[in-house]
Amino acid sequence: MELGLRLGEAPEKGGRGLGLMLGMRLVVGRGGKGEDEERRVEEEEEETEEGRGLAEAPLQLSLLPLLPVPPQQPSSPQLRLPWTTETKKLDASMRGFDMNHAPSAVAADEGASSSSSPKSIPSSFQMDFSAPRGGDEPGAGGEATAAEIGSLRVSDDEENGLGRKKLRLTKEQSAFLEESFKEHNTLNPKQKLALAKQLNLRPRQVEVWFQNRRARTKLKQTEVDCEYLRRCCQTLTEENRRLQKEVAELRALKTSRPFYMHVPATTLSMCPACERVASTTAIPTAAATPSADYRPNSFAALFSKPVALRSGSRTAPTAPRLPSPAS
DNA sequence: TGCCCTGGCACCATTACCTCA
DNA sequence: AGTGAGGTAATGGTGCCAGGG
Repeated sequence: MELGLRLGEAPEKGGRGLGLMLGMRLVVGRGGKGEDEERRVEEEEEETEEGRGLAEAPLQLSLLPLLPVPPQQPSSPQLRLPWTTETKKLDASMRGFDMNHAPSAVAADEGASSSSSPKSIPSSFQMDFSAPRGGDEPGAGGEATAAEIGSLRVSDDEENGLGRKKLRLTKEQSAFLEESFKEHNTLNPKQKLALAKQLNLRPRQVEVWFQNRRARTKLKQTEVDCEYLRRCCQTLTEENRRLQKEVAELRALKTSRPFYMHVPATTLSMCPACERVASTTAIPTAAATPSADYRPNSFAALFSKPVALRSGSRTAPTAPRLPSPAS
């Protein structure tokens, strides 16, 4: 039985940062109900890899199907991802749901963001929240009117640096950003600007949204990975327990049957070089193993070794790195 | 060609605001 | 009405990289 668990870096768009990659390899050299299922899982995973030479390919978890996927169509048909060829001018009504700032602010911010560090951008967006907001969700009835947008200004608190106000993106904005994120989880400056313009947000806000979105994705992925590892550990613990029990039974059998040569052909043997247990070895008969030092004690030596859960990083060759999709 | 500086960007940890039960 | 938890926008720090002097 051989197990490889590998936690490593996954290639990531742009080649920056760390992605979490989980690799698992479970090979049990004997028949068994539970392990058959495990092996089936492994084989199914390999089939999906479409012939990339995957004897050692790790099973990579993909979070995407597990993440809540918003409806495919943006809530506003006028919205198009800025980098698609069919980008259309934002409908005037689309601008209505914005609650952040006047379009002029966007233009001003574009200039600022292209010429200076994001850190130099004044903190947060600037609008007047001094009046109590009527609706919780601007997109759900609380949309900022043109008058409200026009009233946007730097609040006194903001100017004095006393606390920060926080906007909630409208459903439309969030949905559109989500769509964009599905296309690209990072943005180049052009995309960022286009998106900001289209959503009537500041480029910095778009940037922050993507940043937070990536963080959420990573967090979810980590949770999924942890859960998967936990289950793997659980399964393997049970399997190990079962095998230990079987070993004990075989030991008992051995003591009761001294003629070891009568052991069936499925006898386990160990490769002296790599110390791996294999079940495919020929029947250990005197003819097959004429060596004088072949002794029944070899089995005892074998069985004295606990069934090891090998670390994949030590024994299993590293799976080929996938080419970066960004390249 | 190597070094330094700067701008831009991404990631991370954290804060602070907002909503909801 | 008050409150705690959870979600998330926003901030500040840091490191990496590319381009220019």
